[in-house]
Amino acid sequence: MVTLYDVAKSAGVSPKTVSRVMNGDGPVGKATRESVEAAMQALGYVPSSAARALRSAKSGLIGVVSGAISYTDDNPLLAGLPEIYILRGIQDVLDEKRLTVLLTDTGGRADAAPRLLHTLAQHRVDGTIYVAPYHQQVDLPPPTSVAAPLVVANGFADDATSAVVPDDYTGQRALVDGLIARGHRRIAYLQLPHALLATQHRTRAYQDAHRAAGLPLDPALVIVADRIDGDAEARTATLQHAIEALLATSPLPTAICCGNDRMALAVYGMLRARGLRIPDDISVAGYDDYRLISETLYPALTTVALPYREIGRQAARLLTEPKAEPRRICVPGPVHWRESVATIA
Amino acid sequence: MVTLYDVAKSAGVSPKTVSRVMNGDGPVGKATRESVEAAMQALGYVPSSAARALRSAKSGLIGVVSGAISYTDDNPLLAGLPEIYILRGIQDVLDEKRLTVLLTDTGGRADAAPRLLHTLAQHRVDGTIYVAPYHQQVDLPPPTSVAAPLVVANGFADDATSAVVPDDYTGQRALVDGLIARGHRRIAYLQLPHALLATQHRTRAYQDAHRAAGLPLDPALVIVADRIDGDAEARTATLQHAIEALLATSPLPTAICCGNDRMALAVYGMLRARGLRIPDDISVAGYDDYRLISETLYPALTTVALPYREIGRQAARLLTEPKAEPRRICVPGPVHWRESVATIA
DNA sequence: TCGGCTTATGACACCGATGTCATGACACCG
DNA sequence: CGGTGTCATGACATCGGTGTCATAAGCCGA
Repeated sequence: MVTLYDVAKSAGVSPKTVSRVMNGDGPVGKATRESVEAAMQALGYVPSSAARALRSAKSGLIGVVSGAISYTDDNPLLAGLPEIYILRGIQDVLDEKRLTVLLTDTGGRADAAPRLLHTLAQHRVDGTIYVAPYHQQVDLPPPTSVAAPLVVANGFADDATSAVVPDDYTGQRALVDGLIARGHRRIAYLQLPHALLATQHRTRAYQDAHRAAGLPLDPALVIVADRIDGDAEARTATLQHAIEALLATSPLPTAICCGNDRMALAVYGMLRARGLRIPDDISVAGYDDYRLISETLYPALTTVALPYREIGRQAARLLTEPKAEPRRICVPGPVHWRESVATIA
Repeated sequence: MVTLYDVAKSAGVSPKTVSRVMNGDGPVGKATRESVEAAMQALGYVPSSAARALRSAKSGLIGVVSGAISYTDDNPLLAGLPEIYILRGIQDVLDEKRLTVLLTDTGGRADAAPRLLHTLAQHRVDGTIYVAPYHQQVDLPPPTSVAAPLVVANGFADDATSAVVPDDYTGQRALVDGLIARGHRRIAYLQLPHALLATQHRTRAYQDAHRAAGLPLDPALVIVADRIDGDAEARTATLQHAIEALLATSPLPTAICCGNDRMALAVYGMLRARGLRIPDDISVAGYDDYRLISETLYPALTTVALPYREIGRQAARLLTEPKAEPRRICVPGPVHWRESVATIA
């Protein structure tokens, strides 16, 4: 490997001068600079960040702990994509700051985190972003000797740890407000399991929207329609029952809010199997703006975007532009109104 | 930061002995080992991989160059998930070998690759995996001074570079063979754009399957039904035309193979809008086994799995268990037969 | 009993950068 | 003309580990 010493020798200067050329600290004569740059070019010199990190205690690495990649396989409730977008957002910011992502994966087991943080510590990351698979409170291992700052994305830990989470309340509220504004009065809500924080926030938003509009809340219209455990078949059955219960109410709801786009996709099929047209007979909305589904479905699906990329960006900024005190940021996502929702005259 | 010297002092031994305890080279007395381990524990010592890398020229890092994360947004033809699964496969193997992924992203622009490889070189990665967004030939920058071995996953470069690609031919062939075995005689094929290598391989497989069964090839049944450029609307229109053309043939096809699951999803909607039942009136198959779609669709979609995770594994193995000569590995994926395909009596 | 071998350990240089301090050459100012 | 900055550059120590070699103790067989 070509080292800085080789460059120095080739350019006929001292190693320190080469260092100055690279880092721009200290003054360097024009002629010297040019000969050094020529030598670097000619030799194909690539500086060693290991050596640099050793001396300067800055690795230029940001550790990311994620379960995304694993969850895609194992936990069908989670699409896996969220963390991908979050990762993209992180990279957006880190690219500008010339930092590189050191990626570690929990393999779906949260108890792998201590090991991963230890690995990151070995590499002396300048900071760590812990990406939660979905909006939740996460248990972090005690901040042992790992002094590097830590931010949680898509979840939160404790008051001492900065975090960035999606604003589930605002998203669902905007959706239901919009449905009401479009003339809907009986709006069903097929919830994800209550265990999810997102469900709690969104349910509150659903209720508040009704109250704000002076509409009654019919408990028959709010049904849990998915489950965390169980295979695809069991989950389909759960949804099936929910739809049947819904279609047994009277008068029928004019709109159905689904816990996510995946559920909306299944709902399309089930409603059609019963001869209902979307949106003529009944409107359908999702959540996530999982574009692969929302844009491809016919008619295209109205849904609330989850601002994952922005969550990643915010998390990276929080980490690299350290403020005095820990912060918690709530990022709202817009509603994408598409053809699956009709306006009632 | 606690260093190895602190541990040595605390345990009353020389630094080298601490090193030996950690790495297991050279003999260490039982009592000595225990006191060193106790000291490491007590002080919360975390070795510096920078220092280690500097001395031993092994960083314990594997660089990954990917466009996945970006493509998810920009190129709607690609789901973005492929690289996620590939990444997961890579991690499967690297975890065992105690290697860590240094992740860099092209941001969707292939010309970013040289810069990324330079970054990886700075970190002295022990090897690099270049993940192509879809099965294609990629242009790699000249292997300058970056001597670390390189493997391409989900694509290939030149004969001097090891690569792992999906076996598109075998997958499509198994699907069409299976359809024929189930009594289908008029099988339509809605292709992805011809520019994709996958399309070329799969088309050949479609044709070979017909020839092998002694079935005629009707050109009216093979239609390009997607496009690389254009927005969601334009792509829907392209598909719409293809479906119309298909339904104008006589006799009607009894099965439709779609270029991917996303297309199949749209096809479901279009066929139903025309009053056709799946699979009673017509069978539908996809490609990718994008489970979010294939398992959620009603009826569940028959599709060919793309073995992304295995591709990642193979690539990582190729990289970390270096063979003498470069290799190209072709990984087949199984057909998942689900309810969207009927057997014709 | 002594040479030779193994085991356990330490001294020291070195990997490739950068921080600190020193030095020589000018330019400027009074 | 001497004092004092600024500019350009180099010498040298240092970051935290590991490779090499030396050394001392213990054990064995001849």
